[in-house]
Amino acid sequence: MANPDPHTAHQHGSAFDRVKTALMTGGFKAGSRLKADQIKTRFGLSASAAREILLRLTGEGLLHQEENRGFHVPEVTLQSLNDVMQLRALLEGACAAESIAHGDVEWEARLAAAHHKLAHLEQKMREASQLDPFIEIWTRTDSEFHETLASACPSSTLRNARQNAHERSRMHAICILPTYGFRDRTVPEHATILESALNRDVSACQAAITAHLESFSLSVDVLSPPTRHHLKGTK
Amino acid sequence: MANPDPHTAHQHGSAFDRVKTALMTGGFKAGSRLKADQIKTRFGLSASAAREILLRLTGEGLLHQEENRGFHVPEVTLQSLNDVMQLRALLEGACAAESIAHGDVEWEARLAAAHHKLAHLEQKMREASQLDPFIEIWTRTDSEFHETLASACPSSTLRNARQNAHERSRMHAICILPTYGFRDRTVPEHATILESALNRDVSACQAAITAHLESFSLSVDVLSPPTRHHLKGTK
DNA sequence: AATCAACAAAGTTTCGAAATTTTCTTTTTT
DNA sequence: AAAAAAGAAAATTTCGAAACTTTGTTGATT
Repeated sequence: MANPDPHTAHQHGSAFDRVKTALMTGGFKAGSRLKADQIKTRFGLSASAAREILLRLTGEGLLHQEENRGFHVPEVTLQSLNDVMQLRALLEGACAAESIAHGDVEWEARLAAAHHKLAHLEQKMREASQLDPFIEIWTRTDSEFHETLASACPSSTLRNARQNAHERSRMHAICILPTYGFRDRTVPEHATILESALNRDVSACQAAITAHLESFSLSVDVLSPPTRHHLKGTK
Repeated sequence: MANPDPHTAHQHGSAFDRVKTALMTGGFKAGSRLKADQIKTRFGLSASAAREILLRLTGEGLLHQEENRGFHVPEVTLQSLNDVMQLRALLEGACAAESIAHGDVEWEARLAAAHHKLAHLEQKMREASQLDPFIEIWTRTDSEFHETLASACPSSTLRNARQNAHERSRMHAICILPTYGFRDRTVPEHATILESALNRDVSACQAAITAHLESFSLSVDVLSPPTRHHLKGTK
């Protein structure tokens, strides 16, 4: 079977994961139409396999569909960024509260470990001149930290909702944020989240999470007010 | 084109809506396997059309899928009921807070109207001996009330998440709750929600919502402790 | 008699093409 | 020349069948 796109096609994981990863790492322009043929040839899939993947991603809220007009990458605006961040803050906060209530020392240790890795990486990023080479690994490490924070929440329903909101927020960040969401202030923000979680201080932890996520929206506001060249994708 | 199941096939709406409605009104046993052939013949669809619908419903969290083992109606347990209700309370509460912050008099009027219809219906239900004939209309009216409550929330992201959680909670209620979720205490609970919303009292409103949704779980606990005959669907 | 392997049946997924709808281009009319 | 209509091209959706996987049954072996 042919792999027409050597850059993406020979990676591990299912075809679904490969397309999702491409989407989450900015492989498609925001607002752009996602032609089935495009997917077909780029990932070496048949028409129906491609369609099935697009349907799945639509179900997760990572794509939109218009009847008889195919699939779109959602338009990203300051408004939609705020909305997604607000939802994510709500769910991250609820998961954190549950984790704090139910997590044992094992959880604390895993959280401390995840933060240590993240802090180490972010320290290097502060000192580096070019951020781009770090973005992919940082995205993963940041996700792991937040996932670990939520991991002691007993409700898988809540954890899954959080995970989904996180993915959607990441897609937005990739599209609209200058350095994909990393800034110097990210370092102390993560530290505050860790500290309050280990102190079992629910409201402090939720406040820290909200502050962390709201600061994303602000960084758009300041650096590039009305429209960005990223935004007008299609034509 | 043939419509093999006259009971469901000639209804309005897309095939997707028809299947979804069947799912939400208890047309399939919880935990049961959802064979594609079954859907195919019952709704007069081709194999791929049926599959597409099942994929969509899976994306909304209304079905589960196991690789090469098809689609299942999610297992309903006291645990999962609690989880879904907790998520729903969180999202209903957040939407209500936003509505209270942003809703105008028009919103208040629509909310009062929706509650009036609901209260009228619920009063009749309290006096009736048989609840079953009311369930379908009550389900719709209850949904409309909660949707109206959320309707002044400016974030469609948040509103959609709420709507989805509501649908999932309804599917659980249909499966596990004796009278599908209606009890005498439902009447004052809805009244309290309305009152606190109109008073623009966010924390009272959220408390009322939480109390309303938590009372569902309790009604399972009391009436049928460990296992119910509904639960073991497949064999 | 119980265990295991081979076989058969049922069910799920994948495929490539036909049918439908939308979109773009060209032609005709005012 | 602009607007409307007709036609062509492109893209999306739908379809029925082939390929593959799981599940259930029968028969052979210890």
